[in-house]
Amino acid sequence: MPADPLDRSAAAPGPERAETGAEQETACQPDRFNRARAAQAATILEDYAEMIGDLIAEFGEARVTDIAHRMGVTHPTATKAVARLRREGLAISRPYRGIFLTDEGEALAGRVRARHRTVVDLLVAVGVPAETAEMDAEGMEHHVSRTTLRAFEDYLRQIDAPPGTESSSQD
Amino acid sequence: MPADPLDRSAAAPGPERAETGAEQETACQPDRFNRARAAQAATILEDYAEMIGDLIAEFGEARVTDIAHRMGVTHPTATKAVARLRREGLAISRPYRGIFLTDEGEALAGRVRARHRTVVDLLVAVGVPAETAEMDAEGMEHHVSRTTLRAFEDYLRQIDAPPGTESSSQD
DNA sequence: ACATAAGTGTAGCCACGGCTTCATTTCGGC
DNA sequence: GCCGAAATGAAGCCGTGGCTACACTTATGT
Repeated sequence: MPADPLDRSAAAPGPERAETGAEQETACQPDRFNRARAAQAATILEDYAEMIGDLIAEFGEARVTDIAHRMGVTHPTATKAVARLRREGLAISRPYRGIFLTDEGEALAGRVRARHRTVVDLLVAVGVPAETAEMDAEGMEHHVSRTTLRAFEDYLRQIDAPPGTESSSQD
Repeated sequence: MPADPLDRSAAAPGPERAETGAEQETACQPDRFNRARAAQAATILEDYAEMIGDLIAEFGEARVTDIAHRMGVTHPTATKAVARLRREGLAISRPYRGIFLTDEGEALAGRVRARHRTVVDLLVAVGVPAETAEMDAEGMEHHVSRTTLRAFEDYLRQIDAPPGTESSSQD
C-alpha cells in the first residue's frame, strides 16, 4: 500500500469530483439500493405469510410454536412477526388460538409460493443443483421484480417446449 | 371464511401433527431461513465494501459523504457502516480522513463485483431487460451461493460458445 | 377435579441500520 | 491569519428482528 494513503492532500485527483454529468449518471444508484432495502423489509412478512399458509394447508391452522419451529426462531420472535402481519392486515388471530390469514394474506402467500417455485425452476433450468436452488431461492426470490419473474416464466416456457417444435434452423 | 376459524377444538385434524418422519423432512427448513438471514446480514458489508472500492478506483479515496450519497443514506449511516467494516477488518480510516480497504476488504469487493456482473449477465441471458437486471441483481446477488455462481458461469460460457460449435457433441 | 405439561403472551435486552441534531475538524477564500 | 462553509464525528431516537426469562392460559392425564 502507499506510504500515507490517508492523507487527502495527495489523494483525490480533483476535489470537485466531476459533478457535471457524473451526478445524474450515479443518480440511479441510491435508488437501486433503496429498492433492495425495501425488498429486504418485505422479506420477513412474505416468508411468515407463506409459512402460515403452508401450516394451514397441512394442519388447518397455524400455531406460533410451529411457525417458530419451521422458521428456525424462538416463539416470541414468531409472535412478533404475527403481530406485524396483523398490523398489516395479512393475518388474524385471537389470544391462545391459532393464526389465520386474511384474504389479502392468503393472496400474498400464494404469490410468494408461486414466485418461489418459478425461481427454483429457473435456477434448476440453468444448471443449479436442486438442493442448492432451494437454498438460494429462499433469499433471492424476494428481490425478483415482476418484470424479472415474467422473464423467468417466459424462459421456462420456452425451454419447456419441445426443442424441434419451433426452432428456425434445422440443427 | 368458516364460522369460527379461531377455535382450535374444531380445527386441527390431529394434535400430534405427524411427528414421525415429517420432523426430519422439515428439519432443513430452519436452516434455509437461517442461511438467508445470514446472507442478508452480510449484505450491507458487501455493498459498502464494493462501493468504497469503486470510489477508490475513481477518486483515489472514499469519503463518507460520497459513500452516503451513492448508497442513498445520510452520512452518519455511512459512518456507522464504515465502523463495522473496520471492526471486521475490511477497511481502515483515520478521523477526518478518507476510508480505504484492507487487502481482505479489497478481495471481498472484487468478489462482490464479479458476482454482481455474473448475476446481471445471467439475468440478461434468460431474457431480463438490462435495466431490470441491474436493479434485481442488487438484492439477489447476496444470496447466490458459490455453487449457484459456478452454475451461472458455466451456463454463460455454454451459451456464449457458438451454437454450431459443439451442438452434436463433436469436439 | 386437579396437577402438570405444553403452548402462548409479555417484558426487556441486544445489535443493526436507518434517521436527526449538534459539536468538531478540515478546507478554502478573503 | 482568520472566518465561514463543508465534511466528519458523536450522541441519541426509532423500528426491526433476533434472544432470554418469566407469567399466564390451555390442554392433558390421572
